[in-house]
Amino acid sequence: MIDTRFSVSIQIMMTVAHHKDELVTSELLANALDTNPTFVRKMVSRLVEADLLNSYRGKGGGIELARKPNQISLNDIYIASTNEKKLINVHNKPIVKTCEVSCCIKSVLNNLVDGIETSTQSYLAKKTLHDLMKQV
Amino acid sequence: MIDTRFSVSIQIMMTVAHHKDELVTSELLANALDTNPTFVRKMVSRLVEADLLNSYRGKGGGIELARKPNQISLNDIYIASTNEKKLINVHNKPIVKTCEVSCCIKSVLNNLVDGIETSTQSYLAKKTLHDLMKQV
DNA sequence: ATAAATGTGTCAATTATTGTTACATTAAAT
DNA sequence: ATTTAATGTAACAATAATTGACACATTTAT
Repeated sequence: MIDTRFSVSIQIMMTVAHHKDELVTSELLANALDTNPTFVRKMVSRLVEADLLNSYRGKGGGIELARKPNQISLNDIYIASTNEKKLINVHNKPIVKTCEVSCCIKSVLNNLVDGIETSTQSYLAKKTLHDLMKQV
Repeated sequence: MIDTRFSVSIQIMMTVAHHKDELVTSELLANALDTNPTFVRKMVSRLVEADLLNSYRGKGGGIELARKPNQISLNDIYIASTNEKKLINVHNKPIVKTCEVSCCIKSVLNNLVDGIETSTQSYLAKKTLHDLMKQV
């Protein structure tokens, strides 16, 4: 099953941003995303923890942006939503000691994965939620 | 289940490169990768189709590089191994017509995904199999 | 108290990847 | 020609990560 958490998080952030100056509920977000409130809240709780959203419990509660859209980079959202998961996965096969390539493959792949992450994150860091909202 | 095809393809290419001037069998590769020959052959057949490997059937057959290591970029391997799959997946939720964000989210996400792909591919295009072999 | 919201744990459902088996095809060697 | 040893591939099973669903605790305004 493919991972769409970054996409879902982007849409959550954009929808909250679109409802400027009001609190939105996880039920509203779940309707807009054709999913269920529990899943939304799990995503939202990561974004809250990353200080991108504020959430308020109890009657009249809901969710709002924690910062202005131009102060929220897409890399902030990426980091919060994927939680350590990398774009490219290094396999976890055991090392075959008789194979010189197998013996060094982990470090080769880890270097490569780190490079891709750094490259992508610097790309995402240049774009903000505000940039995306201009497309609405 | 996580996708490790790019990592596996890198290791296949490196292992074939390491056995310079000889043909390697899918069984040898399967041992080095702690997997089975059929899975290896599925990966190899994509790399053959992309003109990165040559394969020879029949007794005495096997696999060799189709080009010199410095003529094979990591982007070539990436393109061949992932086959249209993107680093970031756009979700496939239905559009909710009453939500302005939902109505434009697909184009916003597709733009973003394209940007990430382009950025990453240009990063990978600068590195070659030869660069990786220096780390063995 | 009640109502309405988030927070979270658990388990089921879905689905993409990986593994397995079987067999067709090919080509060298005897 | 037959045998042997290799790739190619189709079909199906097993595994595991993501998503969905449900229950219930917690919080807060009315």
